[in-house]
Amino acid sequence: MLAESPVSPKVPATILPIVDNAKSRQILDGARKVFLAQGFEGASMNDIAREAGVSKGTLYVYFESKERLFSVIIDEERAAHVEGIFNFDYSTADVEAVLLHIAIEISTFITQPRIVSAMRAVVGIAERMPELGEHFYERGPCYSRNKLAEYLDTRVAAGQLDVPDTQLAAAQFLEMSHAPLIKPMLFRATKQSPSAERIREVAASAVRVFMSGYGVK
Amino acid sequence: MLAESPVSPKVPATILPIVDNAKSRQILDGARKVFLAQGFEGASMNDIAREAGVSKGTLYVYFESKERLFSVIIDEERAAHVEGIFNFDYSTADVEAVLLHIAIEISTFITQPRIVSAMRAVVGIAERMPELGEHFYERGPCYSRNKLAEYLDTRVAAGQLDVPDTQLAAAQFLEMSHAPLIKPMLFRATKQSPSAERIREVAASAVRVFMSGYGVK
Amino acid sequence: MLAESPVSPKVPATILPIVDNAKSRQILDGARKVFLAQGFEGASMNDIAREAGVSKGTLYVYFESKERLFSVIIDEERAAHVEGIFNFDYSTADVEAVLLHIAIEISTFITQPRIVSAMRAVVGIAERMPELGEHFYERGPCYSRNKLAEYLDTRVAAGQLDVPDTQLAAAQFLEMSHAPLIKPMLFRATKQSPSAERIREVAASAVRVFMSGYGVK
Amino acid sequence: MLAESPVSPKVPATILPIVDNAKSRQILDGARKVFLAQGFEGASMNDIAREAGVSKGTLYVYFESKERLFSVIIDEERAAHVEGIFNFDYSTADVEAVLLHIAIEISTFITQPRIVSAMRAVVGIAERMPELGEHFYERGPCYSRNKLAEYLDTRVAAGQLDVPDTQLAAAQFLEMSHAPLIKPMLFRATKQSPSAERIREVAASAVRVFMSGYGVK
DNA sequence: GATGAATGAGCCTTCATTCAT
DNA sequence: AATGAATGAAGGCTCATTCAT
Repeated sequence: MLAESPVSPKVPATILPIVDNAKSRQILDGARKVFLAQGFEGASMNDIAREAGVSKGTLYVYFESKERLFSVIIDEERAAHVEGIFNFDYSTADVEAVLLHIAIEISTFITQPRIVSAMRAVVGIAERMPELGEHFYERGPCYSRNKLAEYLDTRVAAGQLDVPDTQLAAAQFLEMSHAPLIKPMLFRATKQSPSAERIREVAASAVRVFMSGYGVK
Repeated sequence: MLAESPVSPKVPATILPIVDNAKSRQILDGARKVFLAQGFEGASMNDIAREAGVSKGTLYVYFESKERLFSVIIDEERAAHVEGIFNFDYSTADVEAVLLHIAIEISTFITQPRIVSAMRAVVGIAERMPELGEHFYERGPCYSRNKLAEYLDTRVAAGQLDVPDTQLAAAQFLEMSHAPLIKPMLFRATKQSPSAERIREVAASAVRVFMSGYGVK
Repeated sequence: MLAESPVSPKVPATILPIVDNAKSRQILDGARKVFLAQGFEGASMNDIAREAGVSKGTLYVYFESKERLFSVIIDEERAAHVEGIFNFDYSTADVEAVLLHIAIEISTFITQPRIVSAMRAVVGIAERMPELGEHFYERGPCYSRNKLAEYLDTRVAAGQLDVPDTQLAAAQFLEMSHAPLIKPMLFRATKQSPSAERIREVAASAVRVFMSGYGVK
Repeated sequence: MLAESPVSPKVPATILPIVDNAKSRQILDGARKVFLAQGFEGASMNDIAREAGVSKGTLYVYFESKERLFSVIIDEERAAHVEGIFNFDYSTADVEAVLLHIAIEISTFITQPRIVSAMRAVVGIAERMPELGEHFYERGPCYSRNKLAEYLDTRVAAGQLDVPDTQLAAAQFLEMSHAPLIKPMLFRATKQSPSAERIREVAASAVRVFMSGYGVK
């Protein structure tokens, strides 16, 4: 979370927390379990208190409301979501290898049950807590796309790719990579994360199509 | 909805309703407003009754429970979602034109606020009503993908395309076409549907990339 | 029911009905089933209408309220309860035989599931509908006791019995005969009516004890 | 209640409560008033909360449901019902004196308005909560009968009585003693408990008849 | 700081009753 | 006479939040 601060310094006060001592962690861990399993409305502060092993009153010592607690949880999930992925080596010359790596990483991450649950929870509450949804989107999916677009820019500059709109191209690549995998999970048509093999297949196909469309012949 | 009958005629009794008289419509219209605006859990039967202009008791004369009412609303939205799209002319020789048409149609449909709200509501409740989510997915997004895959199969047979996995290719095409547009709406990062021009741009790009990847040279 | 009128002519208007045509019977038959199975509060007018095969509105054409309908049902059960029993031959000289007959008759009647259900329903509602309970008691159990007491009076007059308080003696006899059998049923400790054999045993024992206490040596 | 422990130590967890602090007592006292006055179905948790002087929510902090609260109330009444009675001196040689004492004690207890109300409430709900009825019966009336039967066994063994079936004889004696008194109260034909004098009369008569039937000449 | 008892508004649902047809 | 659509009050219960300790 701290790592991102430079990228976007004006975080709305209602989104990021300060407290982070032991008790606070204890609460967050309990709350995460409950929120991700039940969604925002399905979760009760009672359940959370029980799961965290603290009293209901203590919840309110550390977090001013249920919504605030939820926001913090979600933001942590989003951060984890983003952190793990874009730490690849920009300097690698082999574009296809980089893209394949990214596609596999992102799909593997994003299809974890807890990430899917988080997305479901955010989407489900977005109508009533639009700021939360917006924050999650902009610093989650949107951030990933921006990072990829930046990378594509470097490859265009290097003459390795021919991409008129790198933002759009990045989105196309990411969606081809993971959307076919995560969509049935979002709708609960399956509980199972896809196999590593399946992830690799879909990723490889995405790379192939992407390179046909944007590779320099 | 009729268009689907051949594909999967045995709709589970718990999903599709029979009643469809005037009062029932009045309730459905009120309920749609409330459910799509607030989600399943956020909506209260009180609000729905008020919005529909009937008493709370009357709600239960027509729909046995809140869940049932929600299911009906969602299924109607899903049906609308699907109906409008796949009525194009299979026989057209110009694959690119067909794909462009499909991409525009589907994106235009799917980015309507009410469709986005329905998707949000379904995703949000999918953890607790998995059958609803599964039904929506299979007869909504999944159905569209199947129809497109069928079309691709005909083009492969006609030697116009070279597609190793038409299901995957169909998913890739559809996601490239609409995911970049609907995603920010799903997370409430924007309330605005994209402009027709933007839809056309994204669609055209999707067609271009798709044809590069799968067109026969 | 008519047969009793001479005994207690001032029946409160709220207890006895007038109507008795076909539709009314149809309703009463449905209502009996539901009331005896569910008790007053457990029964719903909806269930009754369904069971009777008429509309809910029709119920109110024939019976002004749920309470009224219940009263009528209960009174019919009470009447049945009483009618069947005291039609023995007063002139029989054999007191023991008469008592045995009475004990068996009354126990057989009173331990029928529907009669037990009726008693449960009446007792259960007596706090809130005291008139109903009182009426049931006075024309049911109390009436039986009076009839038996009258008989005992004749036997005392005939010098066959020596009973200082025939009302009390009648109550003692009746209770010895049926209370041990009906009590577990009332509390739902058993659903089974006692066997004919068991009824006979208990009756015989009651007669024996009674005659020891009140027989002329 | 303690007195019973040796007889049946494994009380089902669903029947006996643990909590017994001040607030819990306050709630129980309020609930008792309402339940005994209105019966299970007639009572509303709203009324109970008002009567107990706590909020509705507090009710559910201490008792998980209306049924549970009712069970506890009823079990307390039953315990009171049983406790007071069978603490007589088994060793007394004078059988008649012991029986008279028992008859008076039990009738005095059982004709208290609150005990009658409890019985009415239990009988009234027995159809829908059979376990409650069964528990009440077996540890209330049934328990008393067993205790008396045990005593009769000792007197038979001592040659003071000649009783072929002590269980039946015990039931006969108890019913003769109290049934004529409690029956009109159960049906609400009277609200008044019988006078001490009347209780004594009925008890004396029961003893007389019982001894005629079972005493050793 | 931490508790957990207490709250009261709100939830979904049921139901006896009414009334226009 | 008979209907069945419609009602609105009331039911049991949950829950986020507060506050005295």
